[in-house]
Amino acid sequence: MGRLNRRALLTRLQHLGVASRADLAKSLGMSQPTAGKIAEELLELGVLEEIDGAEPASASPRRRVKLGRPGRLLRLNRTVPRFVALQLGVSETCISTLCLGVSFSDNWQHRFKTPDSAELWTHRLQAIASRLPPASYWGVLVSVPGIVDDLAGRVLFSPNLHWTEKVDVCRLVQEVWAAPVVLVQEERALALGYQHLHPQARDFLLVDFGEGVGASLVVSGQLYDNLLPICGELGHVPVLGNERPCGCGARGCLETLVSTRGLLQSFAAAHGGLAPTWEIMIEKLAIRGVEPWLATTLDATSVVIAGALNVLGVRTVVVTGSLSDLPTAVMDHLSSAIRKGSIYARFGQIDIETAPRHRTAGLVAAGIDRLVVPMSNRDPAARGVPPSPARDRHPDHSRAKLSVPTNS
Amino acid sequence: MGRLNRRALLTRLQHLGVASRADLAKSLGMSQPTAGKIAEELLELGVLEEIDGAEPASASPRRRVKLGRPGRLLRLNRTVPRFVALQLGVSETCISTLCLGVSFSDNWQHRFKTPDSAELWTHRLQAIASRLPPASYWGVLVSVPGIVDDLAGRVLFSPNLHWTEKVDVCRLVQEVWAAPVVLVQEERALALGYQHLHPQARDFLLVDFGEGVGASLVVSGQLYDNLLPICGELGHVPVLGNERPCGCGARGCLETLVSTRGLLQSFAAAHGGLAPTWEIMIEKLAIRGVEPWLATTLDATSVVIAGALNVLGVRTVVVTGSLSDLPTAVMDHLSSAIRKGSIYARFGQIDIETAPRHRTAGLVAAGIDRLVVPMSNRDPAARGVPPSPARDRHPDHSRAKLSVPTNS
DNA sequence: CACAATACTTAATAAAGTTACGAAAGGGGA
DNA sequence: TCCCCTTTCGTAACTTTATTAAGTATTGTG
Repeated sequence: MGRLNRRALLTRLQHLGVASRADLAKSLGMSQPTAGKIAEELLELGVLEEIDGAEPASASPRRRVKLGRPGRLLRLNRTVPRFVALQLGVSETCISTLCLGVSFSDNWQHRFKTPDSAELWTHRLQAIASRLPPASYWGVLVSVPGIVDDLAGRVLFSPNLHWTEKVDVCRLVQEVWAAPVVLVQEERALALGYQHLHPQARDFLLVDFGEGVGASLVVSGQLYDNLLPICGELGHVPVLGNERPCGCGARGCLETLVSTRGLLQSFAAAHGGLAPTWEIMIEKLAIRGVEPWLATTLDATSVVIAGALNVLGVRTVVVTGSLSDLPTAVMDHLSSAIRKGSIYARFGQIDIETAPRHRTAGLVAAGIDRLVVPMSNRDPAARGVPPSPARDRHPDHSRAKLSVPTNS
Repeated sequence: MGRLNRRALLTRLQHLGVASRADLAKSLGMSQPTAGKIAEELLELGVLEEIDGAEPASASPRRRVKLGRPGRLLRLNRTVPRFVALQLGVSETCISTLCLGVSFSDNWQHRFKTPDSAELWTHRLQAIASRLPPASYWGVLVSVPGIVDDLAGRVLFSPNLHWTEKVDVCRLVQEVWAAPVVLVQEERALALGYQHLHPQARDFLLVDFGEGVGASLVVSGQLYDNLLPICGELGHVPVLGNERPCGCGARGCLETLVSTRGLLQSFAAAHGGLAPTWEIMIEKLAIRGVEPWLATTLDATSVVIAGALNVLGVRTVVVTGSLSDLPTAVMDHLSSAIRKGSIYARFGQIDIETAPRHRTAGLVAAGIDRLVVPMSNRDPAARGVPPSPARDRHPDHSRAKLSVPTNS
């Protein structure tokens, strides 16, 4: 069937959680036969599964007595783990096997401190792989910080984890698991994860604060993408007057102020002491409130975020990561500063909220997107997944097949 | 035929200028019959015209002697004016009638000083309309500054032309010309115009400096769009430390520094005199170079632009408007500052260029887009099942086959 | 004037979607 | 229990759109 409709159906089912063929058809506005055929195909492939368990009454409390033939409920397969998820964090690497129908909160099965070299890292992976159930996976999903060329599968630039730039991460992983590898920029995974849990959020900017600072954008329910493998790099916008050196090679990046390390450094500088731990800083801030150094930092952050909102035309900001650990006064200050700088706030409302990170959900969404129902078969290694006829995506204006249907 | 292919063909022809059916088919990667049928249809509607004049030899100098049957060349209709173009500027209103195949540079047939009220404005329009050839136009294309809800056809917010917010500009225009009205945000028109003249530019951020400051983004050859009627509002990003009041109601907007008025004001402040004219300031700057106040302003501007580049993942900046009037040292300073703040410059190249404004070309592009080959997917429930779109249950797609107001 | 090369058209075919209709699977009332 | 109602789901026939293949038209070249 058409890739587009197949994608749409799968995405919708991902959001609905559980639905019958008829539900899907209605909610997508496509005909029942079409939805039925797609569902059939995906069942065949093991992407979906049919559940006949009595529908929990609580799931549809307001629904009156159901007339007619009850639908056969479908959901994304939750019985067979299809993916290996890998979070390559600056300080920690986490691993888990995941089904397509992912559980909601992150729950890593294995984790270890990220070493400084590719060899050691692969070694640790190997050890863990041997302890995983021997299965043939559809793919390995890797969340990485920094700038990723996700088509080519290369880390181009990673200010906080430089060794990943020099090696072919995909190949390293494939030495451990012989399966297609999908690299996903950390913040993109987070945005997809947030979207998975909040299907009604169709336009938002997700900003993540942690060891680095990055953002990711969803417009009209679609992750903003670009041919250039760079996107949402809020952390490396310069702040006038700031001269701290950044891992990216420049001076004055926002990240040097609002990353966890940057905040600790500022705190220490303001109080003439050594850098405290994160917990101690939180404690002290809870007492002292938003001190001038912090206010300055937050204002700089807000300007960058407001700038992004003004340029992008988005009115919802989702903040994840370390900033939500801090006393509420901090987020309050930031929020009001963002509103002050955002032009939409002059005649509309800006929503700013904090949310936990949902990396695994995002990784699975990315994996489904790239491996299960790819728009274009840009992954030559794809095996055991739906056969999708060849078609180039952006063949540089030469032999683009813009026609939507057909081909086989 | 499919809207998508029809759009693609028209856009391509717009870029190529003149092409045969076979050229179009080849360049779009679609089959000749398809291209032929679409071309036929568009000829019928009067969108295209066939030219049989001898092809200028200079057009394809390197091309060796052409064998075979020569193609029948097509281009966008240039004989019948189909649109009225209207530039509602802060200080001046310009008017012209335009064909689909637009001439390249702006060439307004009528112009008058924009009055302070809707009544006076309509009155002037009426006077001009009576002097235009009586024809039935396909639409009136209006370039407006400020924030425009182009679907609803309302000006939501116009810091430098407040009276347009309170009136229904579309209705005003329709009282003069009984035709569909398309409102286009000024910078969007400029971006479309630039794209028309540089078809190879597929990703860029166009920043326009004038009485206001705004930007517009093209990604993958597509004007960035958003459900929120706001986009590219670079001018209203706050600059820390700046306290000048802005027409938008806030303080410290970038626009208060780099608009023509802002620059003049800063110049006057730096030299303790009255505000000079634009020409005098240029003259003096040519002698004195980039003075500290100007450097500060440019740095602030560069940070905002670099921020946009980092977030959007774009590596090309097109600057139009007043800033290119200033001595070259000014653009040089700005360019190098943008590069310094842009993360892509760490491992790639940032292109920054200045360009003249091409408003009419952009307006026509927008008009074609909205009136001649509409997507008709412009409904709030745009859920994206485009291929062979499942007709919505709510049959509000009455204008599905609208195409072009049939006359002739 | 045949022949090669290119442009365009027509006809048959394929893919993906649609509507239409009928069988399956319950619930509720006689 | 039987019958009717409602809804789900599958199959068949039709529609739209684009493709491939084959045929016709129009030029330059030997």
